[in-house]
Amino acid sequence: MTECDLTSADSIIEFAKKLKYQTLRQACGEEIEKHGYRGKGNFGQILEKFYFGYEPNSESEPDFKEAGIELKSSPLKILKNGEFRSKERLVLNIINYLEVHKEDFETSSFWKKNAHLLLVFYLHESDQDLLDYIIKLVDHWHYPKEDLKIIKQDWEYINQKIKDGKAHELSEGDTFYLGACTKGSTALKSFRNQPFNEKQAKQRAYSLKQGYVNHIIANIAQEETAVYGKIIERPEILDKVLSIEEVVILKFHPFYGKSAEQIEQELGLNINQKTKSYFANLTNAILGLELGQRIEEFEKADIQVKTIRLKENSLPKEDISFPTFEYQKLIETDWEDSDFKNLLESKFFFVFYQFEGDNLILRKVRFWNMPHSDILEAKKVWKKMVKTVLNGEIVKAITDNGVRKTYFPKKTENRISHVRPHARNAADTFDLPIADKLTGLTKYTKHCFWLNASYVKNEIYLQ
DNA sequence: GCATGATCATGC
DNA sequence: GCATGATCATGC
Repeated sequence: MTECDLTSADSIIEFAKKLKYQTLRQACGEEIEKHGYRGKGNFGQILEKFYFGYEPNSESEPDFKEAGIELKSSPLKILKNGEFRSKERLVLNIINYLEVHKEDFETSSFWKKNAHLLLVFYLHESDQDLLDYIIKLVDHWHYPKEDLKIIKQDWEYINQKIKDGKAHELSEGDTFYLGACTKGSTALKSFRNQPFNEKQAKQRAYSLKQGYVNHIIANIAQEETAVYGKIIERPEILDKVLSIEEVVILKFHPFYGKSAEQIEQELGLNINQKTKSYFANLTNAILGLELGQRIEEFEKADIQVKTIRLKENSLPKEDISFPTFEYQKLIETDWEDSDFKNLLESKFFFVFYQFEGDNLILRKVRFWNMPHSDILEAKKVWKKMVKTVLNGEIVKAITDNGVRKTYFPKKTENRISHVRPHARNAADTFDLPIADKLTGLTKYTKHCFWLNASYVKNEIYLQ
């Protein structure tokens, strides 16, 4: 018996908040036993069935139909400083390619279902039964109006791509807060027909980006420690023809062709050129932020900001590095769930400076995400890397001066990406799941995937 | 001059 | 102690 009026939003929210600091076992243990629970189902299903006492609804209506509330549960991780972060993106309803192209945002299946969310965040512990996860945060969520404008633009971008017969080329990096993420990852059956192209498209769902969920969490937990600044102070600007991309690019335009030093002067800044965050500070200042503020819109959209210094021939001075990978994790994770794919599917913001002698001149900025066909090409690098580790064939040879030649994917083998060391020194290692056949090594220098400088020049800077 | 492997510097 | 951006060394 629920002590909750399932037709009243207030009643539902109030009842849900009683879950705080409890586990599912504590909150609905008896109910679960009565129904002969066998460990099947996910956190959300158990919550619906055994706490709220209803069977999951049809796909097109919100879970609590009369109250217009959609229930979502999602895992948290905890940082060293004790703050909560979302463990992943928040997956919403599946995109029905055959229907959505007929919809408008305001009457869309997405908006009907997800306008008002009830969120239950629990602390995920990999060694625990999900019945024992502790629920940390519970609250409902209405999108602030400035967020909603961006979400609507995102929704429309996704819809346009479907109308253009490009559902199979959708990518999370296409959009800002609302993404189109893959769902039903591994199975071949997760392919769907699309209305304007014979090619089948991977099944995808609307999702809130991990960064956006982090902001929801910070809001609910009311423990915002960082100082944020907004690029778009008056959301009305997005009612004009302007997208957030256009707003940002317009802010940079006046500084094209100027040196970093000139820009500093014109903005009346006094920042230390030696500091590591020099270019980040410059970028923030151009966007109108105070020193030390973090860019709210970029964080919500999981945008990777990369400042590139081009040589006089327009080739980036360096390849672009990504975080190091653990060999063990690499081989036990599918491509669909891999960190590398996740990275390549995110949105990037490139700021290009070019050397003129010792001066760095701002050339241009660009929002970018990797085209679908290139992601498939970069996947080959990942695949080869996995195979190399699985085979235990790491070191090809050792030169006279002790330098190791490896079997890792090289820059010359792939247009887009390669693998190179990224470590403190040779002793800075991760474990190898399979010992190297030649040397017997069971640990190896930390490596990461890199974007080739030539790719950045040809496919991002010159485009 | 570039590809590849190795390492450094800084900031949290 | 570690992540990240940056740079160095060697050999072809």
